[in-house]
Amino acid sequence: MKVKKILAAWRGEPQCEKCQVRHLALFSDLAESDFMGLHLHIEDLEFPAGTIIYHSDEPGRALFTIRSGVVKLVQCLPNGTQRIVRLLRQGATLGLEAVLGEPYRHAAITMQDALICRIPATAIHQLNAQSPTLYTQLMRRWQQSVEQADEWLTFLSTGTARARVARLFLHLNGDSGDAICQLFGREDVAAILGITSETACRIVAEFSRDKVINALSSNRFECDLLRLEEISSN
Amino acid sequence: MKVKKILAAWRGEPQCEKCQVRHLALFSDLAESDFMGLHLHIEDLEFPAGTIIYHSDEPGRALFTIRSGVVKLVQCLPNGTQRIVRLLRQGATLGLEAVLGEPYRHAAITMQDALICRIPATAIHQLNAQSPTLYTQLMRRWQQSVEQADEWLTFLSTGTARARVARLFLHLNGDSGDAICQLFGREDVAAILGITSETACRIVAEFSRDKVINALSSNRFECDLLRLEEISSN
DNA sequence: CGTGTACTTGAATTACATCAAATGATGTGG
DNA sequence: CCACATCATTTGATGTAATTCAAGTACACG
Repeated sequence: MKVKKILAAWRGEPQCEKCQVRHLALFSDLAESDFMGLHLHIEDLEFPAGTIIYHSDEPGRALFTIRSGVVKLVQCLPNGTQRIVRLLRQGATLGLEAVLGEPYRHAAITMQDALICRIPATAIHQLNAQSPTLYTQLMRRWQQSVEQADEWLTFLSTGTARARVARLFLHLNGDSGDAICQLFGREDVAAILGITSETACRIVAEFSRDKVINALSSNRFECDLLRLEEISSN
Repeated sequence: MKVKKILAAWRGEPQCEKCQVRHLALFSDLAESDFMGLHLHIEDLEFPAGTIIYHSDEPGRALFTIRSGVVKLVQCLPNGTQRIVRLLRQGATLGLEAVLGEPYRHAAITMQDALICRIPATAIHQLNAQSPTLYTQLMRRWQQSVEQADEWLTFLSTGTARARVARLFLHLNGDSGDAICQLFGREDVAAILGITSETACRIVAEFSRDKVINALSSNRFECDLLRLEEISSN
């Protein structure tokens, strides 16, 4: 088995002022002047799919903002299997624990190639002295985490396997105009929904047969959102 | 069906300086002087069991600290049933959304008679101006919420029903010296674990038969923690 | 003392996990 | 470029666990 290169490529000092996702990100409130003169050591990194950004229990020295790609937060269960407890996308923040000086609580792994900014906890502390609204921004991030965690429980981990898979499609579709979903490997689907990969597989196949979803290419589906809605509430 | 009196009794202005649970609570960091001269309108309230402290989607005007008793946070599911997403005990804070000006995200209901302090969001904003460490305290609360939410998913909502019930006993026992657990109604147990009340009932009965637990009085059990540990990891 | 509510137990059914085997996709070395 | 190894996906057969529906019991309360 060949060991994959799992290191991130360094893309240079980021230009936060010009960041495409700045309006989504932590620093949306900060004035240009807040950045000036500070040696923040923020890094702009490129991660291949499957890279471990950090491990569970590792001391948290930095938090991360996603510029592109999808990241999963994984926790190990008492019996050895693992469960995906959250998915993070463009504009989301991970590793907030670091700001409080705590170790990371999950493993964070990229599911696709991703562009991610690494912000040392010390930078947050410095910036906070300049900008009193940063803490409010951070609290909003925490709130979003709680909200997503609760949704994960009630929406994706409750009810029959059929309903869960249907809700996963709806969740992935989000509020995009089209009805296209990019699914992942069955193993990951299973770890998200708390079912086995075989069950996940069977249900996806069943949806395909019943034309609730329509495979466009590998793991890309066009979805009948109305019927998914209906299935999701059984 | 008779409508119960669900209003809280007002117990007067609280004396935060002398509060038994102050070391657990939000204001543990604040100096005596921070309280002086502020008209904070904090209320000390007494809630009977089963009182709704706030509803889901209600505008959040205050947060609450639990001095005694247990509170459940409940969310309604698409199909109409409801799920308990968290249990809060002495020293815990609920309704943090209020600090951010957001509506409450759950219904909060007392499971026992409870003493609870109501702290208006405005008071937090005032105090924050005095004490810059308060926001850190608030962030820690958010972090605890996320942590508990993740534990709820991986620990109490994963695996067989037997394992979940076992883990619930362990969770309720916490790190108390004794091996005594105070359980709740089967309906609530079911809403916590994502199973039916019949299944919950059967498993509790089975544990009793197998002497893994021993009923002391109504819903009070002495537990064989070692065997519960073992069952919990199947 | 009757009535409503929660709890308990049983039997039938359904949903899911498990085990096993076949197929498909991907990458490697000859 | 092909043969082969490896890994993910798919499908089937079977057993088990949990839900559902139903009936009965215990208990609190007016």
